[in-house]
Amino acid sequence: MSPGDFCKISKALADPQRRELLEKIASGGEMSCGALVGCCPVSQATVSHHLKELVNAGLLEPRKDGQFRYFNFVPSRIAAYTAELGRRMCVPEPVPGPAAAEPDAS
Amino acid sequence: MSPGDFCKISKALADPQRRELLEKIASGGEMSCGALVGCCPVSQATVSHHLKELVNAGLLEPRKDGQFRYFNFVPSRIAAYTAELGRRMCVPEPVPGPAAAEPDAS
DNA sequence: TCGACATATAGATAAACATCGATGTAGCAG
DNA sequence: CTGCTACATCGATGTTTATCTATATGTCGA
Repeated sequence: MSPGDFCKISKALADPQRRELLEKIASGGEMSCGALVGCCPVSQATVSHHLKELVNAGLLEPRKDGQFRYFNFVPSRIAAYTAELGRRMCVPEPVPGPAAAEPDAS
Repeated sequence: MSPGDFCKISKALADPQRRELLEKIASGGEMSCGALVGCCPVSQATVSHHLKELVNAGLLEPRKDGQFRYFNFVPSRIAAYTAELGRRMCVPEPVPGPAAAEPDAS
């Protein structure tokens, strides 16, 4: 995972409103923009903006269906983030050899 | 972990310069402000500001020694953060790390 | 085609933030 | 006491960001 991606995800998680949107989708499954607007104290435009950021961070995946756009949570993205965090912060010397395994694409 | 703490940590990790400072201390062990200024492309005032934020997020602990102030990484704080992230996002965690499994009350 | 609905985008605004130079504060050495 | 070093704080500045209202785009039903 690139530093840019890591930064994007950290930023996406750093706003309380955006984090709550993500949590709602993570726990409630696929949701539309309108459904999220209905249970959040911010305007439709703001929800749309936050969803865009979450998609841009790779934490959500949009699915279009007629007039609606449904958003799905991407758990592997969170897993990759926490793994990268552990790699950056916990392991003092993770590179003993030339061909170390790097189990992620992105 | 309170939502406020979670937000503080996310924000602390979201700035690239601040994240690099944290990584340096995490991998290099206890470091002073001056040592960090010596290997970063920002001013002493900015480094001091970032260290304050990292301490405020609970990711660093300061130790005073004469004229110097040394900063120690707090791995359990990162562990608590990733645990909370998994809890909030309903993600099965890979494995509990070597530091702390469930430091619930922090 | 027309109108109603769902979502995205544009433009504006206020707040938060990263950064700097300058200065304040505290400890050490002479 | 005096000067030096290490660090924190102050005030300013440019940038990012969260939010809004208004409007545009796209889709469905009649």
